[in-house]
Amino acid sequence: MSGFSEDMPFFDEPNARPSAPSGIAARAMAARSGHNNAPDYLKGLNPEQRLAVETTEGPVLVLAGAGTGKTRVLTTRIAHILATGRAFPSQILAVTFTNKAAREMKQRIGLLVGEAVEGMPWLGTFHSIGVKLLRRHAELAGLRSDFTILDTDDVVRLIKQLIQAEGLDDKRWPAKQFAQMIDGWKNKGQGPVDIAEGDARAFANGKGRELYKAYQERLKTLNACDFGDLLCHPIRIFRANPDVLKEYHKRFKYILVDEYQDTNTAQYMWLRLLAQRPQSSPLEGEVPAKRAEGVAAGGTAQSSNASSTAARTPPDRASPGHPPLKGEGNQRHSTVNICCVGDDDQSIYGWRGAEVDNILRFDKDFPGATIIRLERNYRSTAHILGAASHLIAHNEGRFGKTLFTDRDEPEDGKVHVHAAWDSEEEARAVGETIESYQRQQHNLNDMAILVRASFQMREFEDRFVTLGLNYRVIGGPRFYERLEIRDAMAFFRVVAQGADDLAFERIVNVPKRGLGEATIRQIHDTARALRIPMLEAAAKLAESDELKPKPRAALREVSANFERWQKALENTPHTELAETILEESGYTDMWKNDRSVEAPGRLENLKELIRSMEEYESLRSFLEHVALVMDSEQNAELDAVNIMTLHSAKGLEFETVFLPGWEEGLFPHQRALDEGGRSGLEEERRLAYVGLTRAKKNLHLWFVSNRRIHGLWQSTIPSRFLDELPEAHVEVAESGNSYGGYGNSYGGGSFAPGRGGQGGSQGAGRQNPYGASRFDNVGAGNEKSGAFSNSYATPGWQRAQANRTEATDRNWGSRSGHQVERIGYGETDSGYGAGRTSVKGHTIDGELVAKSVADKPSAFSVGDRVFHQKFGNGNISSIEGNKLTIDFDKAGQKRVLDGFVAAV
DNA sequence: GTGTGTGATGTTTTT
DNA sequence: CATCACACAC
Repeated sequence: MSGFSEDMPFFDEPNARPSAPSGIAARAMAARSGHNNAPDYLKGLNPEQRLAVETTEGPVLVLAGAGTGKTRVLTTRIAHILATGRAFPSQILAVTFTNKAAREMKQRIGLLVGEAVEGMPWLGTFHSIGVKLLRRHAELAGLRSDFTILDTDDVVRLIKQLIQAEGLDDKRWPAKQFAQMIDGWKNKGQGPVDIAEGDARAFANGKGRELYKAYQERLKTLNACDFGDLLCHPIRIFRANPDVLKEYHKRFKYILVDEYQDTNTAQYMWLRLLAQRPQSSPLEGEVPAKRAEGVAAGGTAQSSNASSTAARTPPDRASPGHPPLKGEGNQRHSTVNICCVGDDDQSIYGWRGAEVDNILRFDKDFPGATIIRLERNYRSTAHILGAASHLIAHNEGRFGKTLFTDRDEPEDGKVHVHAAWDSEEEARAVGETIESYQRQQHNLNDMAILVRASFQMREFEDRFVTLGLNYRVIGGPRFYERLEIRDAMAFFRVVAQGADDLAFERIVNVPKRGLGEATIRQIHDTARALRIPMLEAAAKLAESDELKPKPRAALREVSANFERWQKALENTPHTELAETILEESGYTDMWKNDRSVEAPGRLENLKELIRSMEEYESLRSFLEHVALVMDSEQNAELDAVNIMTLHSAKGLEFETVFLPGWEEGLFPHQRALDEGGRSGLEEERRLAYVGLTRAKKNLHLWFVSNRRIHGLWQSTIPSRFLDELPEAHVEVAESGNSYGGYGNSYGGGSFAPGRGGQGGSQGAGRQNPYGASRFDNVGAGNEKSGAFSNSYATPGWQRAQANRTEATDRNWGSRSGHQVERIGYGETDSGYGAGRTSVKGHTIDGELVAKSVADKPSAFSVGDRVFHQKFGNGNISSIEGNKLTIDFDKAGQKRVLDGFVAAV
């Protein structure tokens, strides 16, 4: 077994013959799995999973629903390929999106095949494999193999320089925006010559294309590339050098792709080049570009639906139709052994270039593909699955899977839907629920709050702080994005790669050495004029007398420092060198002398940085990994509630999940609707689906009737997604919301401002806040358990219904986009005098979306005495459109929308 | 260079 | 409203 790593160099030989592995493989198999015919690793797989593992030849698409054992299939499949001697470890290309996924996969393969996993140099993220390819063939892209990888921050700074150099106003043309445009282009695999004329014109007075070109040239002189290049350069290299591509065709016997629904066009092109062998596609070069056009046009839904029906595998049948190991013995390899695993229903990254279409038309791209569905869910209760499946069924462009489970435990609760008056109450109630779970011996670690937008987190954090409840926020600011880390890295980068001007510029004057803008400009100009890196230019300038004494001395010191460190690079352990650099540059001292509150933390982070360097064998390899690895570890030891966005929850699971903020405008998010139209809505729905399917046992959804958006209170209506949940699996829980003394109605009754007239004054009744206890909640819930329909009959809910009835899901097709004027609750709810906010519904591809718009002058005037349900009585002090500034007797001055107050 | 003031901005995030 | 980035003045 140990032989594997020793044999590695041999494995890595691209020319190793495919028929050779039998001996080693046999050894491997015997070593790890006993001697019977069905190896251990296949045991415990269900029939579909097993089919997905054993169908090694030809293109395979595994549609793996949430919680159906996707990773298990992927890893077992690799183990199977290795154990049966189909390929050497080094002949398998396995790509993931995140480092986390790659790590997990590696670890799990390791459990199955032992050290053979170490021989898998081509297991990694798209980007890390891209780097590897690019380092090998850098010269074909006009780079040296020691190129640096710039992160977004560097890129923006660089572009800013270019915009200024172009004589353009960098305010009118923000560098950040252009960086995003470039990113978008690269996601589509487009270089400066490929971009659409319109796109090129749209930026910088029509100079978009030139700017993009200039950017690429600048990167080349810097011997650097951005993230997008890690994909685009290899694509270009493959296209321009068939012999190179051929080498990889020979090498990669098996290709596996994780989360295929998240691939963007560039990644698709990249995969296609590698997977499509010449004989099967003579035109591969033009295929992707052509296709990219077709993709946008849509119209794939039907075709994929049709094909999916054809290829459909009933969950209870092991589909013997496809004899798995056809290719044994004959090593012709004209078929493409590519296996993509994904779930079209979990595609939630369209906004950053992912093309769901890639997965939807897999069988068009790879004719004769086997499509295997994994629908047996091992994660959630039947209620949760039922709710999720019903919701996602509202989407059109999808393969269509139905998750099922064998679990049928009667004690499993339904999915709970809760209403709250506002986000504060929402946080409070969630906190209470969490505490009650905690009393039932649930670990906080097993609970998660998944929000649509990160601003929602704060309210929960605040609440948990006052409760003294541990929580952890996942996906916050990343370690490597911190100022001090980036500074330190810049030092290291200049040492490792003297031509890294961006890094040099970042730290020439750190700590402050009196090298101001003027000096830096001069260095810059000298460097450009002589076509040398800035570091060299700085050394030259320091020796000339073109500078004033002070900057000259400073510069001399800087360049002497770097010269010394660069020399030390050869013979000093890298962690030691790193420490020396930070010491000698005065960087650590700088923070030691800083008495701001952050300083100690920053020093701590620097220590952590050095510590993490130990895992790498050299400064260079460290820098490379860090450029690609942006995720930071969280301490799992602490028992704490997890708070994160829905996006970052993908792939995770929790016993208990809370999903707050299910309101129109927030979820689905207004902007997704405005910018994405129907597909935007569908992506939001998939996000909802992801959220629901994270839960194993308990699932609580929340919506509030009032939310503060951009500083002012707005009324909200329940998310349409709530309507799309099946009643059979959902239970609307009435939460006690008597806190704060705004009314004795239950959540259901107070959905919206437009509730019964007398409720207003009564609501003001001072109910003792302490009078309410958790038991009230319980009581309320039970008492009103028949309240399911009750709740759905509340004004807010009915309004939501009414707004939607005529534009049902079926009507989407019409791209009419006509505007439907609809007067909101102001007019329809007669009971409430102040409902003057008009709600202007407008259609998005036929789907009605409620939107608050100030299109009517307020009916109030300054000085009016009014009542607000949250803040009580007050006088209007000023009016702007429908926004009122009110001096409340108790609450002080607030700005609220006029729909929220009633004349007294 | 540090500090204050102004103004724009206000989803989701990986690499 | 609240935050952050940037510009300007000391």
